Amino acid sequence: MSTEMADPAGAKPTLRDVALAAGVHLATASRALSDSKTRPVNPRTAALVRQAAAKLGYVPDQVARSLRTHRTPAIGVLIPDMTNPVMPPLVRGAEQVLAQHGYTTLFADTDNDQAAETQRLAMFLSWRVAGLILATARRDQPLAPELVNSGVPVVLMSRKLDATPVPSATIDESVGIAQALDHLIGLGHRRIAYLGVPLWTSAGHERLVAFREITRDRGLDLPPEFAQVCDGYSERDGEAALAALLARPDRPTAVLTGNDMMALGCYDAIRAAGLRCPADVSVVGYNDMPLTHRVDPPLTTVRVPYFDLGRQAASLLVEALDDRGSTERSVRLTPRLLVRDSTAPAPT
Amino acid sequence: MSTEMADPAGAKPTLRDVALAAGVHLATASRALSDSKTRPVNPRTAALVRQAAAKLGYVPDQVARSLRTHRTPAIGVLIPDMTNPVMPPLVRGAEQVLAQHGYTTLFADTDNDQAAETQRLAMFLSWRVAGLILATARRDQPLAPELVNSGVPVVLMSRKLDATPVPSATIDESVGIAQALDHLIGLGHRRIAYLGVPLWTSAGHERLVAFREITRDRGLDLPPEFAQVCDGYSERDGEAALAALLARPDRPTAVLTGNDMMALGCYDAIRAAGLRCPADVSVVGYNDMPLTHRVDPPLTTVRVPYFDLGRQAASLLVEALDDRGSTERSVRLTPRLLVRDSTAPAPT
DNA sequence: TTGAAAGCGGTACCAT
DNA sequence: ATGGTACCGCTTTCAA
Repeated sequence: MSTEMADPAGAKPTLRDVALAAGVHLATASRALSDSKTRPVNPRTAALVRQAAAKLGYVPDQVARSLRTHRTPAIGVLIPDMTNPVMPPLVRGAEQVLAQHGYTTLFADTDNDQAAETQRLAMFLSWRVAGLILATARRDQPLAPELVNSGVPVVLMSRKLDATPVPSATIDESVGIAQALDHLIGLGHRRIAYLGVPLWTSAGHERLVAFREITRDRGLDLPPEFAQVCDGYSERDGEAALAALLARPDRPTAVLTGNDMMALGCYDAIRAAGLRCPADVSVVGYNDMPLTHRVDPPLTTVRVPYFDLGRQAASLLVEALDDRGSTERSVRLTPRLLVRDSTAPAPT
Repeated sequence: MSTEMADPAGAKPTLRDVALAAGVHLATASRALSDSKTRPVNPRTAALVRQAAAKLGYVPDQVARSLRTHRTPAIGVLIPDMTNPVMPPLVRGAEQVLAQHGYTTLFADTDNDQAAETQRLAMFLSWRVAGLILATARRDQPLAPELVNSGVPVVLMSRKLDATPVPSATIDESVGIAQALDHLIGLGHRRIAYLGVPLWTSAGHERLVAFREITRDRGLDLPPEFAQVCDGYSERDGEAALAALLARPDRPTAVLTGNDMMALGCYDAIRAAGLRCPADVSVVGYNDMPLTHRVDPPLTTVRVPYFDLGRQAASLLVEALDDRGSTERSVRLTPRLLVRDSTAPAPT
């Protein structure tokens, strides 16, 4: 009952249509539109075909192509929660280089939920993605079995696993912590506390370990409670943790936190204790999320190159996909302390 | 030269393998694994097949399925810039309901670049996406021709077009502006300025129009310069614009901005003019981006339900895809003023 | 250089 | 309820 229309919407022209219009064989049309390098095609014929394709508005069907070639130029990207301010630049960077290399980005926000992650992973695998970029990995949790024996190349973004060596793009947390600590020590602080983010990410774990190691290296003799891990990532978590520490007679004169939100919570705890930041207590955050330069006082924090990290993660994957022989390597970027006004010389 | 392996990585089992293992015909296996509603399948047989599929770790090939069915359960989402704080919740909301309905989200960040947008669009179209969600639309720019005669359903997210009626999920900007204005008027302000975001988005345009209409309605007699549009979206844009206004003898006692960054820039202009916010000049932002509650003073701003907007945009599209007869409708959500401390009674 | 034809992994129609 | 089979749109080997 449907009327046959020439050009308009309804039925997309196929390669067959193009070949017909150009007066050549289907196979010839295919070759003309693909890599002219590998397949010999008469330039005149090729021009004819391309012309016909343009006139018909031919768009090659990637689905058909993928089925035939067994290559799906698509990469799945799994994000735990886009609301986390570190994620957008990560995704942006990754998508940028993926697109640059002709890959389509399949995106999913798992909301930190295991079931959601499994479902999205199944979708991606069903699409026969060429690779996966995971920002959802947890230290102690090995890659899903269906993932490992799917044989799909995986790159971890901003995360690592404890046991399994999987290629990853991460930052050197110890550098960030060291810079923050040395800054504070340089200001005369000796009683420095660390309020960490939860340990189920490699970043959280490494920051805590780095804090312990470096304070020891620098000869700081800290009570064990000065290095602690909070239950969550929020202002309230930071506030509660610092409040307890400030109640001690040997209260810290400076505090370093695992993220910026917790640092801002520390502002509240300091104020609640009748103290001031930075005069009485210095605060250093982590991540340099947007607007931390506008809070009161502007937050000294560790800036992490998340956009680059996203680019690197994607590059790693693309590289592995191109070269068959590329040793699966990882990359590690360096953060940098951004000194603003939440840190000051230790009170005398 | 490759060894044939039973289960391990290398070659994925196909439906044929499953059928063989289950001792049934390929077609039967297909039916057993698909909707048992439409096709009659013996429960015992179905169980056998599913068992075999599970044992082999069979994952249906979505590519093959799409080629055959001409249905690609994937939706392309085009974002102008994930760095814009309104975008993450939008994308998160959209992906969530898309996944809920079995759609894979193809994601692209166009970096506000026309060429990038064209390239990504071509990719998506080549994948034969079932639909598109665009957060990149510009008021004055009609949908790309290749898009319109591709016949792919489109939903605009947080944006609209001037001329073409395209289904969209947006917010009622006039409500947001009205609430902000009435709040200020209620505080006794009469000289209220508006510093808008650029006009190439429908939101930017509607906010400006709403400001003009509502101030007229409320009987405010404002100099035309009191309603103006800035070149960009940054703190500096807001600062510069307000600085000029504050130099006037009839300077505004309150300012409403098109986004939060510009509002924060206004803080700077006010301070630079030797005035205080909110004592001398009240400021109202727009969007309620993260941390606006922590700046000094905490910003009064219009909170926009971006997460819901993303969900609605996706719902609209899914709906249109399911029902063939769904009138292509749009949805309009309502923002709400969040009163914090950057607004105070007008100075006497 | 081009034509012919097989077939990727499924689905769905037809017959049994 | 199940088996047989054409075919979706394209790439690629093989012949001509």
